[in-house]
Amino acid sequence: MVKLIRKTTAHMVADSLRERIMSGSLKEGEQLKQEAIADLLGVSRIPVREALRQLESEGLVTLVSHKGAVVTTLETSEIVEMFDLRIMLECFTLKAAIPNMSEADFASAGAVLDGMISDPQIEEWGTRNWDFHEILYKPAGKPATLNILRRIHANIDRYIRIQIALTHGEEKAHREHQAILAACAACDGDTAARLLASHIGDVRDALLARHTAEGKA
Amino acid sequence: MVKLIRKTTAHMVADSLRERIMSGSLKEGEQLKQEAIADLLGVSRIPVREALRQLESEGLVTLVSHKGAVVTTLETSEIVEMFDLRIMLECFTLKAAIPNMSEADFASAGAVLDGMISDPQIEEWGTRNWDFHEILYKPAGKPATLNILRRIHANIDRYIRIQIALTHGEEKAHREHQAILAACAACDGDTAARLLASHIGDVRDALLARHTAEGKA
DNA sequence: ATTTTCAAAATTGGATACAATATGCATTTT
DNA sequence: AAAATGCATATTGTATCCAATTTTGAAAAT
Repeated sequence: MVKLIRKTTAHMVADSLRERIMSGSLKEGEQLKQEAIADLLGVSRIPVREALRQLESEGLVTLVSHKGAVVTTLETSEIVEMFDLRIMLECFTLKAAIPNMSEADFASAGAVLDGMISDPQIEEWGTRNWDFHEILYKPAGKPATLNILRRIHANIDRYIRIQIALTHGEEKAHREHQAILAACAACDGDTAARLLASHIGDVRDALLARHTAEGKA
Repeated sequence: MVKLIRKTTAHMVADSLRERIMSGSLKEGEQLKQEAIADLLGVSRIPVREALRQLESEGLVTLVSHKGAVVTTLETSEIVEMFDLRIMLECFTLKAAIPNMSEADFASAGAVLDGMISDPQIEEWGTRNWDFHEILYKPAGKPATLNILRRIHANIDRYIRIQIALTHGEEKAHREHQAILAACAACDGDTAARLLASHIGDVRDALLARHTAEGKA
């Protein structure tokens, strides 16, 4: 028997908005009017409001009573902070995962990498990038940590995409992904963690340099 | 002019439910019926639903479509995982905070400790315990990290309270708090972090031992 | 020209009403 | 008796309606 998951309208609205915020289709600071969203998706405002509240908890939108919702704007320092959290948590999680990795994990991670290089769409790139990372962390058996990482990623993915797109960083990222995967396959946790740290840290540094040059907060 | 914050009903409902979940007044696995909550608080179901969605994002309740909400039950392994996350993140944050601490921080941290010992109510103890910790982390200037820590704490606070109550751990915790504060005042980050790690780790170990003895998952 | 005032419009917040789904129990069927 | 069916009830999900608040813009005052 197939257990079919009955998605609620509020869920679909949340997914739709989240996808558009993470992809950058909805830009930071942009106002989210309940009725406009409701009309656009053909639903009433009730599920929209529930979705907005959920997205607020996820950090993607900022709600102010009686004023409305806007796409959250992160300061550069907060983005950097989240990159640093990623380095700490993902290196730790990766090390814990490596001893539990199976051939199936290597295979699916490799398949995601192949898909990223063969189908170079920047919209897909963001989600696939995270898919790759998550495949490597799942064997650690740390669901709470993975939840936190997902949330962090949801908040900074749009900034990563911009950075990768501006610097054409796909090739560099791809080489680093392959190196990380190779180290995992070789059961070399220290190397994998070191590579991962610079993989994340390099994007952070480039983004920080650009924001500083642009005079952002 | 005082900028008075207009709290929305949904906010109040969320605060009320969160407080009752964290304090243990609502126990894990307990069903949360929208109408019952709405009647109890004298509001309609709409703000209750929004509050439940927010609490779901915070991890405190679990929603299933068309079935309803229950207070989230954490497995022991997840609780342990969150304690380990706390050790990693709080030690890191404390070290970053110590160079920025002021006399005012030491004073308010000390005041919270005094309050905890002079007014030994276990309900108050939980929130004050976290107040103390948060005062020490705030000077680090890491709001995203602090948000994550708040969320983790919201999830495991009820288990900490039970553990402290069962083992009469208030005195031990108090001594450890004082030692941590002293190390902070001495600008000794390594010692402070070491003390903090065992302060958190000891509760984790005791809780794990008890759960293992009780045959919990 | 600039600022202030104030009323109309737009928007959000909340309550009621209705629809969809799940649950429990009695009845039927084998 | 056990399982299956179907109806009644309870509960959740969504839409519509009304109230409260904010925003806007035009008129008035300085």
